[in-house]
Amino acid sequence: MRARLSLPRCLVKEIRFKVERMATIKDVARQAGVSVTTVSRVINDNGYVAKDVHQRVIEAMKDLHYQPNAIARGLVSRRTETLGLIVPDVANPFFADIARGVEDEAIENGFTVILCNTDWKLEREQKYINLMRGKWVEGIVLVGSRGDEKDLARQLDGLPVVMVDRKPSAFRNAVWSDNEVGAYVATKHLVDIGCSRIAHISGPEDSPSAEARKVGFFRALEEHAGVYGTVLPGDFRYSGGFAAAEHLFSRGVPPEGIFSGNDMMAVGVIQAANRLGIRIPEDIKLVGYDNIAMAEYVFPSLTTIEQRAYEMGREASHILAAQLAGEGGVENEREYEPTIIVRHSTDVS
Amino acid sequence: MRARLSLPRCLVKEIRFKVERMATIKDVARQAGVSVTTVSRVINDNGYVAKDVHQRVIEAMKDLHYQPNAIARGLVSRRTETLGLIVPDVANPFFADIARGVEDEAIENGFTVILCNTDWKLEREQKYINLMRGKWVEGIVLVGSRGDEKDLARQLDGLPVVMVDRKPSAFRNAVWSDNEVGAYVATKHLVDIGCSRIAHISGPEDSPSAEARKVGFFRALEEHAGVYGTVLPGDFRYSGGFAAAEHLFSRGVPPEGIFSGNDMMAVGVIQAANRLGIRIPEDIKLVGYDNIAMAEYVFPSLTTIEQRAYEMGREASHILAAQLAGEGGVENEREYEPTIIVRHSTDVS
DNA sequence: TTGTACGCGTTATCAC
DNA sequence: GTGATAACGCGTACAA
Repeated sequence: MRARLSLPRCLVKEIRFKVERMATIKDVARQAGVSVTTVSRVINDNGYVAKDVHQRVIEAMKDLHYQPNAIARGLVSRRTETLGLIVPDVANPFFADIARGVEDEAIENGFTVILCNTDWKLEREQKYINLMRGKWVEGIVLVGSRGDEKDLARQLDGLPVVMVDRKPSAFRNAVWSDNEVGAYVATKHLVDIGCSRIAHISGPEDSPSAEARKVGFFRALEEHAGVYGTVLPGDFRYSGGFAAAEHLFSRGVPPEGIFSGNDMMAVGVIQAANRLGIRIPEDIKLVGYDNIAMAEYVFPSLTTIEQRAYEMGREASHILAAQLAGEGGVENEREYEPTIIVRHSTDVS
Repeated sequence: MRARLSLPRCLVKEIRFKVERMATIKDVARQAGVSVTTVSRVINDNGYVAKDVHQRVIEAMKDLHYQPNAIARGLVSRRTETLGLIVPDVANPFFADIARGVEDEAIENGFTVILCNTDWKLEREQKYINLMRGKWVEGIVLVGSRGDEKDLARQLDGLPVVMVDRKPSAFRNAVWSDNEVGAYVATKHLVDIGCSRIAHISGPEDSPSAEARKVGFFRALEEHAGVYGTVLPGDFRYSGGFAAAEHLFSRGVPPEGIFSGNDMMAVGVIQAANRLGIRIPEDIKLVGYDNIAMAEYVFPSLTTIEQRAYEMGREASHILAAQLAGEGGVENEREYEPTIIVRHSTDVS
């Protein structure tokens, strides 16, 4: 609940009045001794306005610290110059990088970005989409959504979206990398270096990318007779990786290799291994997913699958901006090839 | 330049018309056979509305997927329920944590957040403040600003702000930790474990927190005769730390200890040390600042100064929300005590 | 209990 | 060249 709602109405009003009113176009017009139309003309640089009048208006605007009201402007133009960005968790470096990419590109195209975190919760995703629709965002960059496509489409109701990190089908706009292929490559790498018992720590249930990675994991296993696999549930966070690893290390037969659903969990695995005196890569090999900046700096440095988060975010934002500008011939889909970065966590002794 | 501006006007219009018009309060009123006032009443749950009329309106709203237009609403209520968040770089974990905290608290208080990255550039900070003012954000959380306070105050012009990570003076709203004390503690720790030549890699010029850390560094040195210090310019990013360390290690007399202005640069130092075969902590001790999640997982794990980024963000957002709600007795300032977290990068052999 | 009419700040369409 | 004025979608006195 918003605290302010509980205040007596009269009080709210009083407070509101305390907020300094920003100068409006009317104030500028009065100050400059012209009509609002003329002011609007110099603001938007259209129509004819005499040199000296122009000058007077400019000065009035400066005097009053005038800033055009984007709200009122949006009301008439039906354009808010705002994009929505929905991510599972900005505190997660992978999504933070995407967010940064989205934002950079948005600003360059004259848009501003509203950010929301879902913690992978579908209900929050829906809530935020509605919130953003109400605020008339012109488009949404939706990252790592796990929602049903039909529900989503109905809810979006014509609002342009770019899906990030999810293989597109119903949606024409998408930026993604093939998580199944990435997972396959990761798992195959473990097989190739000699692991015959491999565990996979998966992402949150119903996350499409987590699901795809699981599928890729199994596909790699199926192609290699004599290699055994198992899956443990994770949550794409440190803690999940840590817990899964603890569970894994306390069982009878520990695996020879672990494919973690993402880098964050892999770092949790490393920590758990350290605590339990298990050496990586000597005792167990480890592969992550995402190639977050951290992957290079942990010990041992982490073999992982490159995702190019910043570029993906940037591209998503670009697609949206181009589409909103009505540019034809813009690629609406872009797939990024997942590539493996081999580091010390899979060194063969 | 926005691409869309270059399009012929007629075309823009045509495109705009393609966007599906959302149902308005009028549509709902017509559908339900009542006036807009009545609809407004059921939306905002005020005034008296007959039971059956209420029901009809509710159904009409559902039928039309009606979503109240926050833009129009904001125009009349003068409240946009939007907060601005300006950070140097969300891709930096420290700021990402702050951002997450700000966002969580904002949503809980009914606000939505607009995010902008400055890369520590003053001109961008100013640009974004204006942008946000134009969008009528109700308040701004300004993180790590380096701007002159008077300029800032003039630019803000009465718009509520909470400064984060900057010692307050002109601004009544602030959440910060004492960077000078933190730096002092960090440096003193290096002295205490026996370093007599200590280098400090500082943050970007004009960053108040970077400046304060430099001051704390020197204060610690002054208190200890026979301890020599030097300062190298950094930028609060990996690369800056890496470059500074390379320079440091190639000089005649390398330091015995390094106090890095933040953890990101410290990680860069570790990487540079690895490349050059210099061992931490055996050859050189290292202390960072921020205690980002990563600090625990790098090798060697990093001794650093705890900052509690998430809590600070959350608190900043809370102060803003409370102030906007007009609640009295709300603490407007909150200082967080910097504490040292000792890990392996300062192990004494 | 319900409806009419005005205003929020701006842009677009006419007149002058 | 310039100025009224009608929208945009909604909240809200005030009237009915």
